[in-house]
Amino acid sequence: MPAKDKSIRPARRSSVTSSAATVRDVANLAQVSTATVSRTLNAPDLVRPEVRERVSNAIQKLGYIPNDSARALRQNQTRFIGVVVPTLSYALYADFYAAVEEQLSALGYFPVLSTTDYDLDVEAEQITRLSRQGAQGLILVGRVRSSRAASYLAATGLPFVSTYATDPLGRDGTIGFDNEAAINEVVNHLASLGHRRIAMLSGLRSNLNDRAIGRANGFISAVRKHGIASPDWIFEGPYTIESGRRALCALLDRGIDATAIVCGSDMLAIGGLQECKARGIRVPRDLSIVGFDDLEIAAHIDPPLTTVAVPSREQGRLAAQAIVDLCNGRQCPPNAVLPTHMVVRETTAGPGG
Amino acid sequence: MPAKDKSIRPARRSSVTSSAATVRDVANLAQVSTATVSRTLNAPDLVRPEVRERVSNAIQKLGYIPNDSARALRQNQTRFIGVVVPTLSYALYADFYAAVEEQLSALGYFPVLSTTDYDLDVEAEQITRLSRQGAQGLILVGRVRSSRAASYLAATGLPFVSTYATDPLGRDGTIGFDNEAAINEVVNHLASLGHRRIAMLSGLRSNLNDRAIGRANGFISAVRKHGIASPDWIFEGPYTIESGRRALCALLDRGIDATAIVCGSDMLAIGGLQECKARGIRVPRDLSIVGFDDLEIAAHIDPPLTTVAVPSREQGRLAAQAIVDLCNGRQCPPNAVLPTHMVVRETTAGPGG
DNA sequence: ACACTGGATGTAATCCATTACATCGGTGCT
DNA sequence: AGCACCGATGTAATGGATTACATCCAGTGT
Repeated sequence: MPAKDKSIRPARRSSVTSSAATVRDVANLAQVSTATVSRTLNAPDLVRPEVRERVSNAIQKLGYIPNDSARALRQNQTRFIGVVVPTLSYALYADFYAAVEEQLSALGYFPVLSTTDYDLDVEAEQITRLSRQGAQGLILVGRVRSSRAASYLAATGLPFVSTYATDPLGRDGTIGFDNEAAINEVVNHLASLGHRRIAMLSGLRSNLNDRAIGRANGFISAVRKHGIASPDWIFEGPYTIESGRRALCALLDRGIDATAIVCGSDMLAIGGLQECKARGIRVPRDLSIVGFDDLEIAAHIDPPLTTVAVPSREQGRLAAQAIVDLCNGRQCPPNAVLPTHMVVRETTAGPGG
Repeated sequence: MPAKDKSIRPARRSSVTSSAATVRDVANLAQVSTATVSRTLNAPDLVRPEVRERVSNAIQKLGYIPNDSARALRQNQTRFIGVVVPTLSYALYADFYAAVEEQLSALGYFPVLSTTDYDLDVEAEQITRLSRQGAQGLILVGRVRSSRAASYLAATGLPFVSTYATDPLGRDGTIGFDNEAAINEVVNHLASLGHRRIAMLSGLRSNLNDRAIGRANGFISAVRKHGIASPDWIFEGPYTIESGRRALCALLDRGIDATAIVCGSDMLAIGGLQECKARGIRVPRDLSIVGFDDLEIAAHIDPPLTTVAVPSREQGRLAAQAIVDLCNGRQCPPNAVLPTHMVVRETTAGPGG
C-alpha cells in the first residue's frame, strides 16, 4: 500500500488552508469524480438521486461556491452584458438601467454598468474594458461614438445595441424613439396654440450628444416648416436645473421676447421655470414652457410641467431582450422605433394666457 | 524535417477560425514565448525594448485582447467590488454610486452594481451572486441584513463595508452618519422655533430598512426628550412624492393638527408640500416641513425645502477606499461617522408664521 | 448464452494567462 | 581560468470547472 495519493492531496487544500473549496474537495468528500459534481450542479438528471444527494450534502458541508471565472474560461461565456450610459444622476437613465437589469436577469444574464459622463472617449475606454472582461454584448446610449469605439466594435464583432436613437438605415441594432419627430410634435402643438416666437433650451451639442443634436435639429426643422421665429434661438447647457436658469437668463439678456420655450430636458425646463418665477414672469400666461423626458418630478412641480414622455423603461426591456437574442445568434438586427407622446399639463397655453 | 509542430498548431486557431487571439497566437507571431508576451503586458521592464516592440506589433496586428477570466482564475483576483444599493431611482443612491465608481476606478478596481428594491432577501441573493462571480469585496447599504446574508458573509469571510449607518460597537467596517442624531437636530431646531406639535412622515420600517428605522427612532426620542406632541404621529410610506401626498392626507384625516412635519426623505416632503398646496395649507405659515437628504431638487422647488444634507458622495468615496484597503489586507476595520447638517431654506418658520 | 444498448460514472483534455523555475550567454571578480 | 551572478527568455505547472470520450454494468433481445 504505497499511498492513497488521490485522497491525500486534495485534503491539504480543503482542511489545512481555509481557502475556498473546489469541485475536487466536494468530489472527494462525496466519493465521486469531479465530473459528477459538475453534473449534479448543471444537469442533475444525469445523476442518480442517491448520488446527487451525497454531492449536495458535501457541497453544503464545505460551503462550496463554484468559481465563475473558471466556468467562464472553459465555457467561453460570462452571461454578462455591459451597459454604458452617460450618467445615473439623470433619473431617466437610472430608470432605463433598472428596466435593463430586470429584463436581463429574467433572461439569466446580468448587467455590468459603467458611466461616461457624456464623454465619448470615456465611452470608448469603457467599451474596451467591458469587452476584455468578457462582456458578451453591450447596450449603449446613442448612435454616435468615437472612431476608436466604432472601429473596435467593428473589429471585434462584439454584439451591441444602441438606444435613445433611431437608425434610418437599420443596419445595426437600434432600439429607440425619434427625437426629431418628438420635438416636431411639440412645436406643432405650440404653433397650433398660436405661438409664433419660440425658442429652445438645448442640451450640449458640442460633445456630439446625438440626443441633444436630434432634438435641436427637430426644433430647427419644425420652426422652418412653420415659417416662424428664428432657428438660432437655441441656448445650450448641461441637463441640470442650474443650467436651465442660466440658459433662460442668457435668452432674456439677448432680448429675445419668445412666447414659448421648448426644452431638451425636464431639468432645463424646471430651471427655466425657476428663473421665470424669480423674475415675475408668469407661466404659462407670459411664457409657455415644454420639457422633455417626463421625469417623475415633472408632474409634481408648480405648475405641473407639460413635457414629452419617452419610453425609457420599455426601451430598456427591449434592448435587453435584443442583446440577448443577438448573443444567442438570432440574426435579426433588432430595430424598433417606439412612440413618444406629449403630456400636456399646465405650463402651456396660448400666447398671452 | 518532420514538422514544425509548434508553429503549425496555433496557426489553426489564429487564422482559420476567427475566434479571439490568445497569448499563444501573439507569441508565435512575435517569435517569442507566451511568458514574454505576458511580461510585455504586465512587467515591461523585464523585456528588452526591441522584443517588446515586436510583441506590441503582434498584439496590434492580431487585435489581441487578454481574457480576464483566465487572468482572474490564475491570479485569483478579479479587481471588482460588488456594490449593492436599494435602488437607483432615488437620486441619493445614484450619486453615492457615482462617487464609488470614481474612487474605485482611481484605485484600479471597478464596481459591479446590483439593486435590491429594499428587499433584504434580494440583497442576500445578490451578495451570493456577486461573491460567486468573484467579487473581492462588497459595499452594502445599511447594517441590517437577512440572516442568510449575515451568515454567508461570516462563513465566507468576504470583506465588506456597510454605509448609511453607524456601528456603535465598531466591529465591522461601517462608513456612515448618525440618522438618529440628524433627526434629533431637526426636532431641536423646530422646537427652538416654538413648535410643540410635530409629526413625522417616515419611510417604511416594516422591511427592516434601518435608515428609516433610525430616523423614526430619532424622532421618537427627540419628541420624548422635549416632552412634546405624540411619538406615535408617524406615517409611513415609500420614498416617493405620491406616497408623501398620501401620508399627509392620512395625517390630516386622523385629525392631527401638527404645526410641523419632519420627513424621512425629501421625496416624502415634496409630496407633503404638494398636498398642502392642493388643500390651501400655506407652508411655512400654517405648517413647517423638513425633508431629509438634500436632493438637488430640494433647493429648486417652491418654496425651497429645508432639509438635512447627508454626505452621500463622501461616503461613497470613503467606502471605496475602505473596501480596497480591506482587500489588500490592511486590518483597520474602517469606521467613520460623517457629519450631517441642516440646510434651512424656506419651508420652516415658527408656528403661525 | 452472447452481443448489444443505454444509463451512470470516471478519466483526462481543455479553456487562457500567469509565474516558478530552468536555461543560457555574458560580465566581472579573484 | 574559474566561479558567481545577472539579465533575458523559455518551459511547463498551475488555477477550477466543464465535457468529450472511455468504461463499466445491468438489462434486453434472440
